[in-house]
Amino acid sequence: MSHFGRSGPPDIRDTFSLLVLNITFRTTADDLFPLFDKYGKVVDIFIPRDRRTGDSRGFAFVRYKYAEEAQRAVEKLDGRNVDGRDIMVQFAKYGPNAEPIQKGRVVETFPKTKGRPGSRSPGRNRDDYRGRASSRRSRSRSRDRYDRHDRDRYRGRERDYRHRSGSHSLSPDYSRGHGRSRYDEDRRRSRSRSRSLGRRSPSPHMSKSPDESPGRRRERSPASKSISPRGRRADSRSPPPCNSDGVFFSSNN
DNA sequence: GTTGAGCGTT
Repeated sequence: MSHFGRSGPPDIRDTFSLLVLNITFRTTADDLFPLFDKYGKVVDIFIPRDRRTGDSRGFAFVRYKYAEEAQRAVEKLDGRNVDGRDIMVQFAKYGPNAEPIQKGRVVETFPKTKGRPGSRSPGRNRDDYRGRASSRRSRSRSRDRYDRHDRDRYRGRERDYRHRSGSHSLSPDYSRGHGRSRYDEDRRRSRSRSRSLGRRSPSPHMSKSPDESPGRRRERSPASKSISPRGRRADSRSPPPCNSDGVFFSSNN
């Protein structure tokens, strides 16, 4: 029972979802399971993680089989100190399908036969309750700075974020002890991106050489235009040869 | 090795 959420929704039809807030970013489903399982039958535990970084968002969803057990867990585990932080357990107000649910009761996703008359008007809710919060995913302004930044860099480019870990399965020891792997792969793939193709200037405006930097550009002010292009280079710091970096002679590997 | 209001995936 350690693979919660890894295979998607198992069998939620009459389960009751509990929202666990204020958990540490290192707390995993395996850590919450023994806690919640003591108060009832836990069907599934899911911790939303960041798509890119893969780190926990700080909250989890615990699905119970019976509402009475879920209610009990809320009363027992709510405010309980987990991993150094007081968690907040409460019934989920919204289902996995972004639908309003009552008392954490998950309205199972209807069969492919969407033709369920009287079920609900398509294009209705969904955005209705989302409207209460413009910034839906904006959980941390501290992270927003790099979220937006990162998103601009990988806009429409990243999609196999999960494949990187798909090769090797996660070890049981993936508790908070080794929860640091997210940082490694994060900066690892970020660094390889820079050194992957050496220099890549897809945009014309990016083709400006380092000499165009503000500090260096001052020397090239109109008053110094009398200096010949070559003299300028000789006068300034001589740029390293391109071939020295192996850019042009980049024989694969 | 970071952050801290909130509602979710194969």
